[in-house]
Amino acid sequence: MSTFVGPARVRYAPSPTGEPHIGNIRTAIWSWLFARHTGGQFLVRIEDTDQSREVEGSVGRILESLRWLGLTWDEGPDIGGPYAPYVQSKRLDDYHAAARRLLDSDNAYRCFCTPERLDALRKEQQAERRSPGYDGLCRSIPAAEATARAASEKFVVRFKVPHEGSTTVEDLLRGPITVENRTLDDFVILKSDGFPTYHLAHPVDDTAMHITHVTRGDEWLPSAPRHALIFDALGYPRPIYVHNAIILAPGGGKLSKRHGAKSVLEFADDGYLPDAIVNFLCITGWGHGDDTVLSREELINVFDMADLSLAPATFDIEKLNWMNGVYLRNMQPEDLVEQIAARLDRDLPPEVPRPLDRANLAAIAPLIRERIQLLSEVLGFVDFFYATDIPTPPVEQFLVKRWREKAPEAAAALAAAVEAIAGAAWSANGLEETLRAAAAAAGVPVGDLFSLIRLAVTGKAVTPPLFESMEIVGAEACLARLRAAEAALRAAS
RNA sequence: GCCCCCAUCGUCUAACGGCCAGGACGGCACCCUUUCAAGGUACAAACAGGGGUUCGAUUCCCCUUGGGGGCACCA
Repeated sequence: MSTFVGPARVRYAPSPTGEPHIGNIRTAIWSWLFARHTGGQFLVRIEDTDQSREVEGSVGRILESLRWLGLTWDEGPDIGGPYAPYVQSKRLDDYHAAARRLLDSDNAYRCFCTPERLDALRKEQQAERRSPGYDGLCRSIPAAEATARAASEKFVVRFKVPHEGSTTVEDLLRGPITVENRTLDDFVILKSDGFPTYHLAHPVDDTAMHITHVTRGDEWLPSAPRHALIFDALGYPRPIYVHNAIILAPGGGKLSKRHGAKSVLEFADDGYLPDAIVNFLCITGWGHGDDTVLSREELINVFDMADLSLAPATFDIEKLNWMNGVYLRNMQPEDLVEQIAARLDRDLPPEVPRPLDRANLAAIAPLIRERIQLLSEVLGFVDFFYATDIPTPPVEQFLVKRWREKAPEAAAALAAAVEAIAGAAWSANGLEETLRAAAAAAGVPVGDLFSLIRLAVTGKAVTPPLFESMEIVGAEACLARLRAAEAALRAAS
């Protein structure tokens, strides 16, 4: 439904203050899809104009997150591009030049107010229940005097917001947003340390990099008019703004660590698939008819920035989990084996010899693929395949339902099972056939017999299909475990 | 306090004035079944409230309520 037809240039511009979290990265996903949809470019730019907040290693983690998700970028801090550098701390000259122009055109002025004064001012305003904001004290300092003082005093540069009139910003999703200029104060554009604030860096860089669509969280909406004012004062054409709603925590309120505001890389650790994350995040806050499961290619085809939802969406972890399961089930068998292998390689205890046997995993994978939603659940389903010794579970675990208080009968049932399968051909089909017959002969419902066997062989009540599992475990181990269980039950009689 | 944004099932959404408001997750019931899943079928579940505009409003406008966000030498 978009009217935009040309190639879009969009950017993901994170601050290196940590790892991208799930809400933040959704904007990147949408931007990336939009770039690919329009045949344009997706770039990464690091916004490190606040040295004090910088976190060591963030840039690496940010790029790693994008890489893991498969969000390829065409220009960025690591690969450069026609408008390099893509790191704001390396573009200070550009910001200074812009500030200079704004100063010269009387759209900005130097402010010598100390942090102490600003602090006191704010407290006073709050006490009097007035809107906080700079009072414009330095606005009236004559230019010549300001220039002179600048040689020896610390100062910031503030934008001179017109006292009259209003400013209207066009948002792709909501149309015109108008704000009265008197509600805006003279905001800082250049800090005393010589670094720009976001308000200046954004117009300068997005213009220099020819960004067509500025995508960002809607917490920026209230300050969008400030940016428009700067674009205009600098004579820059304004970009198309796309302010998107944020993701909420399940109970409402901001998404926090408690509710899954985990970093992208943590989701990777938890066993989520990049495709599932991309698909899920894309459809939270956006929808496409009756479809929910959409491949990357389909998303690129049908995604349009103009269709984003305006209302904040709640993070639905249940749906994400379900979707991850869908992707696991739809995966090519050999790919699934590799995923499982990689997972077990790190989750299985060190005693298990590496590399893991791929043929063995190829037999196991189909048994668990319908049973897992997350790769992290794999271990719990397959660990018994790798254990050399499975201790017999406590007899109480056997003596449930039909077998409650019936240890001798349970022991007898196991004995009959052992007798039936010992020495027989060891295949899943053969085992099933034989054991069904054994259950019938003993007058025991198959389910009741099978659960005894399951517990004895795997040590668990919930497992992959029993006979296939027994085939993989092997005759020797199975028979030994069955006999051990039988003995334990007899001892308990 | 001032300013901005938003509002369809519990959750994510479809609908772009006009069929019984559709789909997905989750829920419930049944089927399948050696456990657990997966799969199949059925059911319950929403237009926040009040005014307008219109032949007709979920859809357009206003108000109320509710939710979110902003008002730094942070982004």
